[in-house]
Amino acid sequence: MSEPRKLEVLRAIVEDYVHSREPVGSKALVERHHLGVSSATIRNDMALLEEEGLIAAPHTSAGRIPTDKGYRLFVDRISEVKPLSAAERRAIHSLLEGPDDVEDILERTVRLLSQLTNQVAVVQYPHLSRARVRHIEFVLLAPRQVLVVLIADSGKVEQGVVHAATDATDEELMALRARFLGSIAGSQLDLMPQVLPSVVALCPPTLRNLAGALAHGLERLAERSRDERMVMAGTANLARSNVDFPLSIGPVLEALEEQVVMLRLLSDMAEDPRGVTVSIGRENPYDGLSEASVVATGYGPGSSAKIGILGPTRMDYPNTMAAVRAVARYLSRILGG
Amino acid sequence: MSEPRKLEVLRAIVEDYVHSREPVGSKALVERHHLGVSSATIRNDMALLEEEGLIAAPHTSAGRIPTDKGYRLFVDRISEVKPLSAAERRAIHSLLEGPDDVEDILERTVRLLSQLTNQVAVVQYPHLSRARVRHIEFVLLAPRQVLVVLIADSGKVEQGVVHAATDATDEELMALRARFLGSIAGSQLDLMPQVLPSVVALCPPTLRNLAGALAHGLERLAERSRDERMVMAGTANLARSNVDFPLSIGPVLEALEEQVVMLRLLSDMAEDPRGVTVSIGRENPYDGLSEASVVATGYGPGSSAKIGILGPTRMDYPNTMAAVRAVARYLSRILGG
DNA sequence: TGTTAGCACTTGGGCATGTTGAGTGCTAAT
DNA sequence: ATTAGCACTCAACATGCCCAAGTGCTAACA
Repeated sequence: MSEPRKLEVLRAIVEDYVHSREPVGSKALVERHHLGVSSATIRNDMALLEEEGLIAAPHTSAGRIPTDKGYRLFVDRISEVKPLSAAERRAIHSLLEGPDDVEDILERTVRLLSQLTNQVAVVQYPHLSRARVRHIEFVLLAPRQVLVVLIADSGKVEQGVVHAATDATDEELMALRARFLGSIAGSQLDLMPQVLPSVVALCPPTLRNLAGALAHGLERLAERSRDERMVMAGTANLARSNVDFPLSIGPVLEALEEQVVMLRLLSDMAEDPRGVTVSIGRENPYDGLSEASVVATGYGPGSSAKIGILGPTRMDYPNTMAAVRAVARYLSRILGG
Repeated sequence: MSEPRKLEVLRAIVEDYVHSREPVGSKALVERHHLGVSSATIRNDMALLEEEGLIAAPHTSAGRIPTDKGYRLFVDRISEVKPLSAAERRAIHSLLEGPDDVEDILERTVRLLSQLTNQVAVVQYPHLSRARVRHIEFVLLAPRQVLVVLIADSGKVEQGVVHAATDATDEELMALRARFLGSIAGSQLDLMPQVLPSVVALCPPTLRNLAGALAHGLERLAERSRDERMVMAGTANLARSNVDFPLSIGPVLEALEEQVVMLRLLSDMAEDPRGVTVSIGRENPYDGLSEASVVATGYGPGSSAKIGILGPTRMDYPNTMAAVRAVARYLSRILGG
């Protein structure tokens, strides 16, 4: 038996199954794809593929379905990332034009990606650990409530409320703001924990308490901006593409709502030399996603932040991978410039 | 025939159907609810209720199901908003404790409400038109890119990027910031369009251009914070509560993603004297929600912003309404104080 | 007049049974 | 190594049957 043909058969099965949603049998296979052999031969090949765990039959007398392992092989060795259609390229161009602030861009991007792939799209906020402090602002909301705002030179703004143990005045806050700003302006966000304590220590005793609270607030903000967040779009696609029930969407919606889960998932995906990483079905660390695949890639400086999509294992990998890669590139270009 | 009993029958039908998900028949009804009459009598009443369009039979020989109109009557005249259970009260207390900034609070609130009701919860950002300018900040991101930050005394922080026609320097920005701040600090957000032009007019000609761009950015931010946004949680409940398919969740997810739709929906809901407003099935202006109900109420100053839930028409209205009302009250209290 | 008992009637759901067709695995021939 | 042929399996579909739940109606009743 010929090894290359076996792979060809696998590819055919995957491709057919992906857009028919039905188990594909030997006969249908020889008809649609002009492999130069008879269905009996295909049957033999399929038996082997099944032995290797690449495909499986839902029941005795049905066609075969690719297994997770089968998709994996398909993605790794068979499929070629297709170039995007002209229409798709145009869509990317026009939709990502007119950049605004980071949030806007990410929101549009993720919407675009979800439309392009008909899946749920997810994008992680860019990492900002290397960003530097640009400004800070203390705003008195109530006598013991202070709004702390941290502006990074990356354009990211973080805010949070700090509760003081004693009443604070505007003047005190002004003074403290000047002190803090003098010491930390321009320093990296992830160095804050090292720098802040010394500032507090130098404060006059009467202010020490308040300063401590504020410093703590600033640390939290710095951490939060290093700490990750995400935007998503296209959840309705989950319901659409699964008119039947191959993917029970409940657990997937849960995973998406538990942003922490998704963020870990994205972060943990190793960078793939081919540009996009794919995690298929049970390969996913999260149980609820055992029938789903994630296609993701990095973007931006150092490809540190991730963008990707989430969909049923039965998806059009080549096109999806192409879309993810293309969108990530455009995004990198826009943010980078 | 007795009018009050007819209503009692409707109530019984609604209550039974809501938690059994199955059409309820005359016999089952007399068994579970000790109405003092026989099933035959109930049958007569049911025939009348059906004539009035309050209930309907899915097929000849099945029990009856409440119609939208039936739910409406139930909500308006029959049901009493049940008090929350002690456990629920405790949950509200503990989860909404430790207030942070507005975003945090809203996020926790909406999560809480979705858990309490097992539905999708939605909350609109509070209206801030009456808020005043506390601080502004211009940050140079690139020679022609300026990050504009607007901090309101309500604790809301808005940010956006402005593109300048010519290169700007830090010094220029500092100067402009001082000018702007001098004129608009303390003035209401919705007065910005009136105030800003005069500031620009007073700028030296060399800065006029840049000032114009910044003023425009500030206006946009002020508008955006008046302009509405929302947070939601619990989309996974859609899949859960509809294990079968009474509610096709696709269109609902779409509606939720089109935030504009949801926001209009919420805004358009008239304030109800009883505290919560309910919009049932086809009463909803949006087609995708023809099998869903919205239970919402206002919160915060003037009850101007809305909070509510979205679920299948077949939902436990009394409890849901109670939860929405209770959460809205707590939220008002927290934000108000 | 409102209530009730009784009864004929309708109908979806469950079940057993039969049939069909797609698909497989195996064997023997090429 | 490939192929034709064939026996076999099994989900999906159809058919027929019965049952239970539920209805509407009528006639008797308080």
